[in-house]
Amino acid sequence: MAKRGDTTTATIEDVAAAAQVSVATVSRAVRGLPNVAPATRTRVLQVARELSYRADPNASRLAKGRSNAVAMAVPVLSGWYASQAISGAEAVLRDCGYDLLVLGVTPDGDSDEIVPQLHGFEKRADGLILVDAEPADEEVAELAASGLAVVTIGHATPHLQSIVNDELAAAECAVGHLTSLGHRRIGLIGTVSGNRRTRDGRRDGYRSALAAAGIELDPELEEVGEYSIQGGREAMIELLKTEPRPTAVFAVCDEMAMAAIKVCRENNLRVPEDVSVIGFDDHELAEVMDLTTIRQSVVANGAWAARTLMELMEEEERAPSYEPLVSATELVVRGTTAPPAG
Amino acid sequence: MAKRGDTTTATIEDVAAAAQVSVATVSRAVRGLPNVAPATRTRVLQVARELSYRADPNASRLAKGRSNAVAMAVPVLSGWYASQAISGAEAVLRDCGYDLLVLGVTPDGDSDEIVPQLHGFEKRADGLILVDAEPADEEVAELAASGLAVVTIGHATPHLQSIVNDELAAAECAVGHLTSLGHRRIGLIGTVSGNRRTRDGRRDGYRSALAAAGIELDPELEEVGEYSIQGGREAMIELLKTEPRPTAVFAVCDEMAMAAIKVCRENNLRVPEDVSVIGFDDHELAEVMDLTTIRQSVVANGAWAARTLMELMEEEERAPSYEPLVSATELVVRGTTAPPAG
DNA sequence: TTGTAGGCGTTATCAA
DNA sequence: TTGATAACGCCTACAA
Repeated sequence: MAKRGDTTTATIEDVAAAAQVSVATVSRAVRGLPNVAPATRTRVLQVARELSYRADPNASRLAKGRSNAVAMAVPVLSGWYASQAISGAEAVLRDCGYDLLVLGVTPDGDSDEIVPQLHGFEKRADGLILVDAEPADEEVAELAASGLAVVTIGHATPHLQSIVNDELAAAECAVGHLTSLGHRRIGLIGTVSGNRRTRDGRRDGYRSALAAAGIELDPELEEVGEYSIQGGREAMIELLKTEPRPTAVFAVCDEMAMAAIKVCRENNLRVPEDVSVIGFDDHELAEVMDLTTIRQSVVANGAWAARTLMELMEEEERAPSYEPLVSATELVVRGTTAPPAG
Repeated sequence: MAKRGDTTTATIEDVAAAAQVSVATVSRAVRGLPNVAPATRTRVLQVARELSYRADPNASRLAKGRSNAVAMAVPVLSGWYASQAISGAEAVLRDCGYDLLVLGVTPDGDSDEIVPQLHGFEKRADGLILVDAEPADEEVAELAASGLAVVTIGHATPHLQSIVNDELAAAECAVGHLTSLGHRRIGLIGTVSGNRRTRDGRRDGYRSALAAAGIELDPELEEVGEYSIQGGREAMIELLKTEPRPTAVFAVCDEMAMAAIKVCRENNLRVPEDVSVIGFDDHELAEVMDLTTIRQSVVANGAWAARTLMELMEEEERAPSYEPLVSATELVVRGTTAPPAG
């Protein structure tokens, strides 16, 4: 029968009493602030260790008005993207003594407003990492007014510091790879439907790469689909109904690409002999499936977001607007792309 | 030039003043406590809404000594397992108004002690979810003494409430599937090396399934390997060196299984004609790769962990020890297993 | 039903 | 270099 709170943890007063100094001195000593005599400091530190004293974070937060925590708002927590971003951010935050709060946000319906779900977070965290969110201007303003430092990853957001890919160039690179192999009939898997606020860089890149190769756009070859395996599967099934069927497809994420490959095989189409497939992400299983893809390092981006956020939180003032940082992407050619047959 | 903290958020006193009641009444009203006149309550709530008042969580935590947050300690944040567990737990915690703190813990070296890295967390969270950790008895005691409610997922831990698979039965099922297909030479990918504290249920199940089929154990067929794609790759390469090579392999996680399939193909071995492969997890890409596997729902387990933890946090006393909860696993037969050739 | 006031553990401002 | 002491914002006996 173990009661709760068996152990009473030492408070700053206990330490002060034991070290025969005032609480103010203890506070200064343990936090490494200046203006405390070396002898005093060692004594206090010694006592603090003996009592295994640690400042109560809540009291501390209340007193200084900062929480030393950052929140990360993610639309889909169970996916690859989220796990990479979290992993990258967590490592640097932990290193710097910040707590990481993870929060699933569900863009509800068309409005996909996420900020309302963030209410009250300006007290729980000093900073916020928005993953793959597209807040409207009013939402950004609200966020800024809340005093939270905000960084976005995955989508450039005006007035917010962001890290993004050059989606356009990356997609051009992917589709350019296909056209340079000689493909002329190329499907796109995963373009987003109309009601999003931001541009769809990957689709734009797809289009411009086709244009650059002198290929006319066929709207039938652009399949909407959510970023998931199921989404990829459905999109590919639709694509195979077109006449003539595409000899290559560009999927906007690796999961979708893998699903597309599966659909091809189910239809007795060989990859890459009958259909070339290129993805986007460089998911660790892409190598296993020998999938040609565009590599992006979401872990690195998550880490960058955390670092940038911390800088932002240090600053007293904020610049009104920022240019998004563009992270590198890279074409990784593997076995799922080849020249078209015949 | 936007200054920090442009907006001063309303405090309980502001609400009290505006509603012409005392702070105590406001506190009761907004928290839905009894003993407040209906009229008063509506008025207070009204004012609170107008001022968009939210109790400062830090002040609140300090005052009542609870943080309404739970921490989740995870060894590898970037992996599939972590993302599933986080996703499951987060949803129920958010639903109940708890914050989720995510913490990467690195079992350092042989000792793999994680508790030291948890110091100070009894102040930040009321509860802790330990993912795939095997704390020593002293660590468990320390944890209990800290007053934290603790739940483990993935490994049964004495004195702690845990949710686990019946690893033995699940592995027996997997390997039994192979033996019933007629395989006699079956490799194991991913057994753990000797210095772990707990038993290796999947290896034990492998062995007992072999015994049940009257197959003698060949130590060469048990390949140590870390739970990763690279680990699976290396293990499979070793396995293919044995004479005669196995006609089937059981990989302890899907990523390893997928890597194994890749290695087979690189060696011109067909799956399942030449080598059958069965995994463990039912990763969403398992279906895409048509991988036979043992399904477990880590999302569900994460959710269970969160719910159980909350119950534990409500209780005033704790029972001294618990039986682990066994979650269901299920054989999912797909295309990577078949009777041996010849 | 409502209000008063002390306490939660730190931090920060002034004096000393 | 140190030490009182007032915030910080909320909760909760206890009183009214």
